[in-house]
Amino acid sequence: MNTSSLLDAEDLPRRRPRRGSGRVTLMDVAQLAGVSAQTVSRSLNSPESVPPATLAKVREAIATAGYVPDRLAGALASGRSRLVAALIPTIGSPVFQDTLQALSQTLAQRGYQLMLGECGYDDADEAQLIENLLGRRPDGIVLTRLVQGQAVRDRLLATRIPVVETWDLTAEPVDMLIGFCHGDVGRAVADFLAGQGRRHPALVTGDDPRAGLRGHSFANQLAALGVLAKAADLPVARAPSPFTVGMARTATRELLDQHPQIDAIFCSTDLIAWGAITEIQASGRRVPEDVAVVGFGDLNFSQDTIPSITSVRTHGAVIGEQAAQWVMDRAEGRSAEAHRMDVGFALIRRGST
Amino acid sequence: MNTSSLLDAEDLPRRRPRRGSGRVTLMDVAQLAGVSAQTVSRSLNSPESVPPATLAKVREAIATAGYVPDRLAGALASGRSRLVAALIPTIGSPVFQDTLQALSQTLAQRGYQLMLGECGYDDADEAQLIENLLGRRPDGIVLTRLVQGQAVRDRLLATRIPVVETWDLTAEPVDMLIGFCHGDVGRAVADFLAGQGRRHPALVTGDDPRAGLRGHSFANQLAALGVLAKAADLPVARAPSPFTVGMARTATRELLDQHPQIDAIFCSTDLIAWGAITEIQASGRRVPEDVAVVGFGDLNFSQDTIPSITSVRTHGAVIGEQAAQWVMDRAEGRSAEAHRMDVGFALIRRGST
DNA sequence: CTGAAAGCGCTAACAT
DNA sequence: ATGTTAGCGCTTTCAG
Repeated sequence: MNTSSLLDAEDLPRRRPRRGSGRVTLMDVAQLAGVSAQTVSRSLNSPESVPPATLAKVREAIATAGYVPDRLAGALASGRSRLVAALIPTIGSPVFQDTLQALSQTLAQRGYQLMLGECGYDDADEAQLIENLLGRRPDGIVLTRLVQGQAVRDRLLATRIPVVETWDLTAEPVDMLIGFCHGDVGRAVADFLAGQGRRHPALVTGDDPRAGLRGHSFANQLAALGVLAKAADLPVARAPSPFTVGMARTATRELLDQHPQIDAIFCSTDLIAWGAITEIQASGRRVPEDVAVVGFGDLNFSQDTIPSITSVRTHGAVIGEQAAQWVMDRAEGRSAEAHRMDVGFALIRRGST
Repeated sequence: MNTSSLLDAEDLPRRRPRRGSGRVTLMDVAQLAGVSAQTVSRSLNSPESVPPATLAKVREAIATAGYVPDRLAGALASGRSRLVAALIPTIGSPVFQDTLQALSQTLAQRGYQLMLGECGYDDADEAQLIENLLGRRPDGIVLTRLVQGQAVRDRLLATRIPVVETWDLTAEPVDMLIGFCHGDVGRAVADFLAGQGRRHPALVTGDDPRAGLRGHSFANQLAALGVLAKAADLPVARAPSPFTVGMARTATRELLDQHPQIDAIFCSTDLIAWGAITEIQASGRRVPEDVAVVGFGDLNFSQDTIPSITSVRTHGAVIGEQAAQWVMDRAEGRSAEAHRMDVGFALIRRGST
């Protein structure tokens, strides 16, 4: 015992073994294949730089060992996690589904993985969630909204992580931006309904910020067109998002009771529009003859209802795909550009108007 | 200069500087606070083991330095990533939204992060996706389906990662299991419609495996009850998931044309049920007088349509929350139990029957 | 209660 | 074309 302690002091700087994780590592594969760890790494990450014979050996070793590369370790060493964080107000919202799906698929194609965070429309939650996500060292962050707080802005800028704000436009994006102008949407719908000869429009809307923007410009434009004496005269039913069809029905009923002369309703989503149509019909009125209805989002059922729903089509899938592309291009140093894109929208005329 | 090179040769074994990531690290905070890295780490991970005075110093240093802990490095060192992978057939499917949301929220409460993977209903994709996700070293995997291939099964078992299969039941789960019996659903709906005196039932269904199970047992039970001579006599319209309302309308129209005597339709989701109702009405028939309709999923609009939709209510949120809980309990060594739970379902009778 | 050392599994930078 | 070495930023282990 004593002699060994002497040896320890001189030769072996006392080992502190840690519980070996027991997993198959790069080294195991390297030994099995009779090459160095580096060669295995290269075979995985840049196979073109390894001769076919070596590649074959390595691949065989990987298969027999059942090796699964540890991307956590890889990320730490390389500084690239191939993780992209997406923040979404509500996972359930059908409005963002196309974006989410396009995002996930575009990322997956190049080996990136999506981390999903639900942030609601609360700014405090947003800050907290972003803080958590940043710790995960994502290669990029996609927000389905604009960044709210200045503190969060600064934080994001400081990290130099590619950020894409989506589903809106602003003059001062944190970094990249893809979306469309919600004010334009409100104005376009106002123009459209006024052009149809509607004189008593109303609004049924959720309380998220962008729906607010659309509603606001809708009212202003109606006033500008002379349909309303002033914007504040617009009858409005507002309820917390996410709106259910039942809530939409209730809101519409109250609106119709209080303002029986209403002849047009702009709804902040097609789900609400559907509830409104249901309720208008239940009240003995006809759509579109007595009351016209315009929705938002052009959800996949909107062309199949009776009557079909006139709606504002957005380009959610384009947003998701483009955001993913930009983030990956940046992460891979392929572009340093601060992209900005207005994907616009389209008013799809259908039976409800 | 020369002297320093001498020193280099003897004392400092030539440095190979790597681009310092430039980020604020634990060490920076430690120096700022005048403590060791260890103490900072402890302040973060087990604050109760650090005296309040030290804690205060450290916290101040963290704030002034703008430190964000690198959870990638932490995960590598500790062997716990606090990442949970979820596999979902289609992100857009409203049926899984409650589960996804509950999962995300329950995980977030304890600092875990959700990684989302969309796997479709294709087994090859599943294998590939799971392989990718495993490389991320998640602390758990939640599948909104049963594991299909034996190879994937073995792979999952070998990793010893907690796995929860959901939305179904099986006698041989990989690990944990929470869901309900889709066969029971089909039988319950068959019993119900037969009990209502319906003699000419039909099925409109998506092509995912679980919808298949429900439809299969629906047909068998109808045969057992004597409503059908044999199960194969059931008129069926089948289309690839995800079904749109428009597809449901088309499918229903064809079914009604070919089998005008149909007096009940079981639909594999409420979205399809809605399309079916729309089309039945468009054909001049009444719901439920002429044709009864039963849906599945009890989506949030189902009670608000006219007529409201009789549907099978599932407990998606319970599934998501429980799965998250089990995974985290396992990851934290709080339980080694191989949980199994049947959450059942409820047939909600409404206007469409 | 605090600190020093040793790695977690991998890749980048330098060698050959 | 392949190997060697030194970290990435953190946590664990052990020593005081």
